[in-house]
Amino acid sequence: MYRTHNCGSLNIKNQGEQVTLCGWVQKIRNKGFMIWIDLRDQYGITQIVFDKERTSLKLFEKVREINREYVLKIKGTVIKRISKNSEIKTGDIEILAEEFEVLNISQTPPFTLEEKTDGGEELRMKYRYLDIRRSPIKKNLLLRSKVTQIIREFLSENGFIDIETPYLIKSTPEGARDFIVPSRVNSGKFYALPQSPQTFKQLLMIGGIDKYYQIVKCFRDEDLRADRQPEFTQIDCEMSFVTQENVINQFEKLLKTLLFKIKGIRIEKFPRLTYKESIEKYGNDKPDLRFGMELNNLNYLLKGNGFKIFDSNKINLGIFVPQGSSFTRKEIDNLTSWVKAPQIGANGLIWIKFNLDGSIKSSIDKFFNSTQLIKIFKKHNGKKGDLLLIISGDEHSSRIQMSSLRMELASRLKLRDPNKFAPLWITDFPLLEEDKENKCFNSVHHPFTSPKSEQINLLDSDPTKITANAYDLILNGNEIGGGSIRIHDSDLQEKILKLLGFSKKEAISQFGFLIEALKYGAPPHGGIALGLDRLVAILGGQEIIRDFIAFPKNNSGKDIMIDSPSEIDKEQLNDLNISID
RNA sequence: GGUCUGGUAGUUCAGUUGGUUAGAAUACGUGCCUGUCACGCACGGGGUCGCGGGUUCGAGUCCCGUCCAGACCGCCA
Repeated sequence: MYRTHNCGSLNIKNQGEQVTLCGWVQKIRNKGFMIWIDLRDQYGITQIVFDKERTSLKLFEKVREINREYVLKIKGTVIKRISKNSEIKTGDIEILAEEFEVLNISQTPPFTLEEKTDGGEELRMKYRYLDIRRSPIKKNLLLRSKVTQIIREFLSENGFIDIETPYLIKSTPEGARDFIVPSRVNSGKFYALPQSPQTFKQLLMIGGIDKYYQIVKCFRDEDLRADRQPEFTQIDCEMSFVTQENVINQFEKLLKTLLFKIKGIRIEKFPRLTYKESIEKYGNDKPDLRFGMELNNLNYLLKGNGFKIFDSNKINLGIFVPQGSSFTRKEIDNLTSWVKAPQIGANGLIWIKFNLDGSIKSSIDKFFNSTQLIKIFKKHNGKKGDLLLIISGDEHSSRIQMSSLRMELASRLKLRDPNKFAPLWITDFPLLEEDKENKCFNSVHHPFTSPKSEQINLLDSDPTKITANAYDLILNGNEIGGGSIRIHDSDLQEKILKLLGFSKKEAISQFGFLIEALKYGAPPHGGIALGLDRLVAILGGQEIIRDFIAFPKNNSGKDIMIDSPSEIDKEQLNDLNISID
């Protein structure tokens, strides 16, 4: 047996016991007369002590050979510390070493393996196995394990069956780009890795499975972001004989359970907004409800006063920034250039300060007197000390710009509190949006989403007016899940595919298996998929998902540790009958 | 495909208007240190200033190209 205890388990109750510990040398503090080693494993850190009086000279000399990250097996006695360390759970005791063995030596690591490392992101990715030794990354992986365990327990208790679906499937032109896998046996043909197990889980429902779930890798060959990886994990679920309300209630319960078991937070009922309400109030379909600053259409107060910008633009949107009147001119100028940057693209930013002394100062003082301006604050419950920021322009882009500004302000004002959790549902998404380029429509959710039954007649007259039985689950301004009630009628599915621009032939070749399956008594069904990486990151108080994945890809989709993707040799290419120019 | 920011010691960074031998902290090595836990003190080694080209008497610094990294836009049914 290697060890009797781990490095996080000993305390004052073990005083006097002889123990053997194994672990990595985190730090050596050599004081001449005394040497301390912080020995680390997954469970914690225990201090080992060697001293000239109590330790044999031979052993004391041998310690000098040890360096950082050496792997040791140490035998000794648990003793009470003279100077305690309240920061760690083993801080009341230490091990007086009697003998030790070097199980393995280590090169000096390229960055410090402590809570706060000196290593940059790129270096940490190259030596990810060292980074995982650090407690922040280790904690994230433990959190992820705990989250999936709770989810499995919950779904299992609620009758969901875990079923695996294939990874080698068929490429479809819809949606994200596929990762392609060439088939050697079927020369010139290709598999695709699934963007989601969508059609398979529907086929399981047709197969008579009542409730399915799978914690499953999905693959999308698109550009990356801080919250987007080319391979990511979904909690994929589907249920038969359910309404939208059934699915929402079931998964609201799941998130409530998670928030309670992980964070100790109880949330009564998640708010709901329709897609339209969300766009109007927040400018996007994934609002962060941890703070206010809603968008206000101020047309009714601003138009008709002879100020050209307000009069000529379609919409004048304002947000009230609490305590914003303390912003300096420089800070406001900075915000103005921020919204004017090409990626936001606003024409400008109009500001009105309602100072604490009741006075008004604004960038439009020449055109509006203070009585008019105070009236705007009064009408919208604005208080002394608030700042009103206005973006003027066309309706669509102004709302998007304002939503970016709202989030930027919240970040600057530190209103995006990582210890707060604000979930909500967005419902009533449009089913289709117009694709002017290809003279057809695109699915807002996906092609298998059902329209509201009372609106089916609009399919022939005005398809973009149709609302879908689709819903998104939002947490702290991030989309962490989305789902819908699916189409279970074969004719309706064919009709939708036609609207999406598929010819009859294309529809059959791409989705013929589904259209046919729907003809054999498909039950009404629906489901949801939650993004595990994002969910865990948010529960961990962050929005960058990389540190919640053991071995993530970098910004360009590369794994710099194993150097992938990489070239393959000619023989392999020949086998696959592939040539590269 | 695009925008922005960055690339200088093992690491994290500073480096003024283009001007002497490119610095700090930390890590590493050696020695000292009677309770350390971000230990302390002294000394020491350590540089292709991402790469290529250009301007100049002279480039880490200016210009052009290129590569890499990060954030974002497009994209992500």
